[in-house]
Amino acid sequence: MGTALQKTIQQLRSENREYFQIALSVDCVIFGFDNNELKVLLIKSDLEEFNDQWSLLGDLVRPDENLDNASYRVLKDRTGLDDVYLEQVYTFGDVDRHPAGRVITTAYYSLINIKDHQLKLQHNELHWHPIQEITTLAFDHKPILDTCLKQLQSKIEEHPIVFNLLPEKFSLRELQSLYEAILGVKMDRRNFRKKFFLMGWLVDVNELEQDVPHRPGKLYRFDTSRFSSGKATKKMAVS
Amino acid sequence: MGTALQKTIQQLRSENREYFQIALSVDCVIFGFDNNELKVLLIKSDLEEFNDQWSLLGDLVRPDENLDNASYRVLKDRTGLDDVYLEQVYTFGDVDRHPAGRVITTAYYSLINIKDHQLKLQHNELHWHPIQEITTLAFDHKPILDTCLKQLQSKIEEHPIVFNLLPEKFSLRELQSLYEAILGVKMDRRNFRKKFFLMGWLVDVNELEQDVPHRPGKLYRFDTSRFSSGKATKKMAVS
DNA sequence: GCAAAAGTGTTTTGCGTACACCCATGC
DNA sequence: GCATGGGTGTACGCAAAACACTTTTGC
Repeated sequence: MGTALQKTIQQLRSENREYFQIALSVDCVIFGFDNNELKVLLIKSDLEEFNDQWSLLGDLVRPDENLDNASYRVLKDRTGLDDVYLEQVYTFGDVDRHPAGRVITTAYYSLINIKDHQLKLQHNELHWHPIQEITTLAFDHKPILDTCLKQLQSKIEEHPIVFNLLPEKFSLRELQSLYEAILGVKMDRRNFRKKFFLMGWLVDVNELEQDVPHRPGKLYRFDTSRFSSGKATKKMAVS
Repeated sequence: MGTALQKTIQQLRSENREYFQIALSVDCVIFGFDNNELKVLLIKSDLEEFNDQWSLLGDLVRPDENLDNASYRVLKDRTGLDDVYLEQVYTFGDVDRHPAGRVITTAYYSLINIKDHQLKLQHNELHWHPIQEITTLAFDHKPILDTCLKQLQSKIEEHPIVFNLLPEKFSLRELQSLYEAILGVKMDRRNFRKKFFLMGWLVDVNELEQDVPHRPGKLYRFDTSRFSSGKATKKMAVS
């Protein structure tokens, strides 16, 4: 805020309520990876305007919580998970973006290992949707999703965050499929493996895949010890 | 917003005003380039809590304008300029970020050619500050500035937006000084020239610098015809 | 033994980087 | 003529990209 804000707010509070008819929400694009597809967790909209359309998970921001906390709360309430990877992307504030009134929303995306919380979805109208199959969503949630996906795509090029979408132990094939699913491209297997080993992000856990109808691959885990608080020590190009 | 928003908003409106005590603002980091330095346009804060501190230019968002419009309005009102380059960066929503109440702010940065509007600043308490010299600002404006600068740095690596900071015609020396000022690094002159010519962003206008105490350099302008709506047709690495 | 995916190296190419000398102009 | 920055080309190193065959396992 620039000049005379204190005065401005006090004036507004007493003189009219105009400025306080704006509500603020957060919307979470919750990404998961399953069956070699990138998926998003959606909920059935119960607004008449959007009957039978799917929408992102969101809620109004409470006066006593900051934006990040609001997103964490939405995730915790809906998936039961805390300790998830969460990143703010963009704030959407078009005047007519919400039919019920002026609601400005800040979009976050989140990366979740689907298998970690499959059990907790049963009593909700929640479903995982492959991003390829999502053509329309309630509100302006489709452009919000697109924006978050783009951000994710550019983020994984340099930062080791995709591991949040995978189980603790994974094969290089799974990791590559994940990159291919997010970026929408095919990659060369040998170059992919080479690059990841060079980066030193992976630790060989000396185990093999189980129950695969072909030669089992080795399993790896993400080397968390090389990264402080989930951030890469150096920028490294991935794809 | 996820489920039952209409109901939620109506409930909130009638039951209590709690959720409508959040105000929303925009704050603009207005960058300019002058004297081989990157500068930011700041205004003297008139809040007692921040006496004699500088702050970004911002204002509350009105109920009938979207976020981008609010930023444009702030810029127009303060600098007289419209048709400026503007980009949303991040939304800051900490509960205690503003002493006068709960105010969530969306940060934008803007790129301006300082010479275009020097005349319009006289009646305001506005000044251009070299970013190097800014150590503290009112509110949380210093981290906001830092965030915007980082975003700008990463943006110019791939997108031809710095031309908004330069006059229509400029020398390669000026362009390179600008990149160096934004990124905070020294660059090799020959490599810099080579890369820019390869990119094809520049058009030789067949003029030379005037009034320089040495051999005058050629002047160029940005080749707008190769870009639609200010965006690069391809991503190209700059530095 | 056959299907299916794992695992492995080399070559080529383009790009970034480092680096030094002559040129044009103003004073 | 001298100081100042303008203008130019080459060589090296690295990293990305292209590319094919052998190995292991389940059935």
